[in-house]
Amino acid sequence: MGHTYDYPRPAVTVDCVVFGFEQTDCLQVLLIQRQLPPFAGQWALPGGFVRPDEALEQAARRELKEETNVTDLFLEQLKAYGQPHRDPRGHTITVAFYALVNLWDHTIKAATDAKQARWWPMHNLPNLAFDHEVILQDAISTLRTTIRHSPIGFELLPTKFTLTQLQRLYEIVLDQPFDKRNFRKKLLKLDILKDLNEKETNVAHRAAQLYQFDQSKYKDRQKTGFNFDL
Amino acid sequence: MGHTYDYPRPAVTVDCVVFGFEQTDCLQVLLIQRQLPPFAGQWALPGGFVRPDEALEQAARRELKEETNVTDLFLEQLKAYGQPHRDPRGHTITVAFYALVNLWDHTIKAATDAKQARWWPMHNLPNLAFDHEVILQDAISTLRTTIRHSPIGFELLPTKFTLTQLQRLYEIVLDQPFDKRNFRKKLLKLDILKDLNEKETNVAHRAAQLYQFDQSKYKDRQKTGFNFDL
DNA sequence: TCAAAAGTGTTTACCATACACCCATGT
DNA sequence: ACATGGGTGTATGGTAAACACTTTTGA
Repeated sequence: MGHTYDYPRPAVTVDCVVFGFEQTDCLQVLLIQRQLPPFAGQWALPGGFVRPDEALEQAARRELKEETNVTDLFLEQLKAYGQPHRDPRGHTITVAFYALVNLWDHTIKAATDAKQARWWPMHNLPNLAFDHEVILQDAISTLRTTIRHSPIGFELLPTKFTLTQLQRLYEIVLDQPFDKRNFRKKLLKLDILKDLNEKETNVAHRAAQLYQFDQSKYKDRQKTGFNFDL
Repeated sequence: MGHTYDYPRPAVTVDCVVFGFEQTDCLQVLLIQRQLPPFAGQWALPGGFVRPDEALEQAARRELKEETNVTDLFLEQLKAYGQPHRDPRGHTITVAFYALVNLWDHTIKAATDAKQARWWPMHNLPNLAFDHEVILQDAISTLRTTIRHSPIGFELLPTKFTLTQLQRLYEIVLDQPFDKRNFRKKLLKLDILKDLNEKETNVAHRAAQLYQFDQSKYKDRQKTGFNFDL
């Protein structure tokens, strides 16, 4: 930096890999169908150009709201992608984010005039535009690593959840079974869950205890040198 | 993506946080002194503008070579930074990388006509231009996390090293003492080091055994589900 | 009373921890 | 012979892993 510089500038975009989770099912990803070339008609990650004097995360949140109507979600930067020919329109750098939402509390715009947006199950995805397959794979791999070392899994669950729901989430994301008793012992020993003294409702069997992630307890535990590590 | 778009584009740069390590000392960071405004005379991370149709990592390697003469080093993307006013010249997005080199095998350009480059000890850094302090802090924190979960520490050591050197590296980076016997047991049990059947030379005491990181053994171990985790 | 999921205790094996002494080498 | 760092073994405690049965509730 500091050279004089008059080359043409690359374009800069943001793209979001939004993961959603619902009880019974597998992990889902939110995609939009492109209306305009390039890749018209194909499915792609929601995203778009960064505006002048707009911060990156702000751009990502704006595009998500415009294209899918999803707001107030956990959003974290994943990686920047800048292979020269990743966009046929010309040199375009995209900063990818990944996001987590729980499908109990959020609803997407079913379909707008401009674009269709819908959830796709992770195990049955369409072909994606640009290099979005690569971005998505990177996002999954980051999600798997991060969910094991940091308490982000709760973002995929409703505020009040049962230990079985939590366990199922981990099993689905990590694609690995956990022993029920050991899983419960481990989580409760971490002492970062608040027991709500409330039960599940409307279930055709014994109602389970409801818990809530306790952010402040978690921060306390962190200070005293402690690892999440599932 | 896919809207027509004719806003002015932000500039795109890359910046590198290059960490170096030498036996006795603390961790070092490679900085350059800026010759031109903005921040002329101040120290900054090496970096510069991404050229048309240049990949991000390629740009980072090119700038490193131009400004510091360092080549062939471990380089990995850290994060993109795009706060609107981080560069007084206008909206500029930078993609930051972090790099690891061992100071035994690499020498930097002592000082070029255009710019001075030198190593600074981590514990005594000058003020930095732009938001480079933030980037550097993020890089350290990523280095600390990553060195514990992935065998990147070896990049900071010469190819042949002793277990004591390795231990000292971890102690310095993580700022935490390790028990000598436990550290050695743990590392040897991982079974990713090749015993070279060679000894240190030119030391005024019992010569230590030399080891080498065995990349292929590491990959084998990975397949059989195995965590590095120090 | 049956189905469906919630919830719980104990044993075992391994690993992290903590700790102190002898060994090899060059000066 | 001494100074310097290299190198090793063991006892203890805690935690992960493996495993099966009882409890609650609604249909």
